[in-house]
Amino acid sequence: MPNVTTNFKDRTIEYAQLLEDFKTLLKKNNLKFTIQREVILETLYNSNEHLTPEALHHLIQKRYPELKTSIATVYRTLSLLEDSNVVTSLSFGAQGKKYELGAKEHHDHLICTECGEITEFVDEEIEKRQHAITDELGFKMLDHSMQIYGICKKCQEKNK
Amino acid sequence: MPNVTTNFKDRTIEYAQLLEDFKTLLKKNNLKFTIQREVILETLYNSNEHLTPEALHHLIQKRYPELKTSIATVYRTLSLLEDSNVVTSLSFGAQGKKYELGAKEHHDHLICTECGEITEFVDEEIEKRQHAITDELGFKMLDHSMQIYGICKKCQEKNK
DNA sequence: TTGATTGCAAAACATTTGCATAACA
DNA sequence: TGTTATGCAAATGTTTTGCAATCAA
Repeated sequence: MPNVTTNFKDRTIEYAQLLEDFKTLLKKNNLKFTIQREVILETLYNSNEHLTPEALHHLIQKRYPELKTSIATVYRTLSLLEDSNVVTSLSFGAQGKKYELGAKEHHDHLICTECGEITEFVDEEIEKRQHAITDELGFKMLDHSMQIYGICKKCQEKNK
Repeated sequence: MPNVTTNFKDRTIEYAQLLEDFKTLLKKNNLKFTIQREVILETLYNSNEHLTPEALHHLIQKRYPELKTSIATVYRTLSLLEDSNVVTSLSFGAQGKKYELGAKEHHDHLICTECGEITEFVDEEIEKRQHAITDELGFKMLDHSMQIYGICKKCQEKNK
């Protein structure tokens, strides 16, 4: 089977654009543009990772020690961003959620259970099958997520 | 595209067999067979649903009012069963996990965000693609899960 | 009898919320 | 100036843990 449809993705959107969109979004909803909100968006953008609210909060405290940003504000802003589809979250059971910028195209996740690294990919064939399945059942698909768990190449080599 | 590979699954394993396996498992690990552990396994088996620990606890209290089973024991037993691959869990973010018997064959999930109903399915084409993707990356797949979120047929009709 | 298991209550986390103060528009 | 947002601390909800009592082997 030739691999013609699987892509391992890179981010493409620029920060200036993202910030612009965010400001527009806030204005449209009569919300205010605050330094905390900007810092949260910016930190999320510059960390190419999936972050827990707590990890994000720590990062912000390290990067902007003079700014007192509370964990409550991080949670509130993440909810706001998620409701607006600016970020999406991945669930990991009782250990909570991890957030990532959702401005990228839709993608699924490969998760290494050893080092925690997350690789993103999109496979068109899988996307097509998902639509076929929901169509058949009369199910109105709103979203979907797929995770593949295992050991990444690096960790396999480390273990030898 | 003809649908030749998608199956909506039913359970096939028998309880007697499951119980037998569970007892063997306990013995092998020097663990004891208790009435609480049996009741948890049995309730999980007889409820064809994905249950939260709390829901499972409630069900048990209703079905066995004379037996005092604590929520702590439910959590402890679910961990034990999950570690032993007797049950698997589905994560729903901060709302915690739902557990189901994992003795059934592997399957994915269709989740209605309106009524919470979960439908299981397996699609061979998707399974094949998953293997193709991990093979290409040298990633050793241990497990995978896929969830499709949306509105089920019933809820769509209810909303009209 | 001995060691594992249980129930209970307290502890540990993650997340949310009320409220007075501070900051945007 | 008038809201909205923030930080703080308290509240909530879920899961885990310590410990004395109980139970299985």
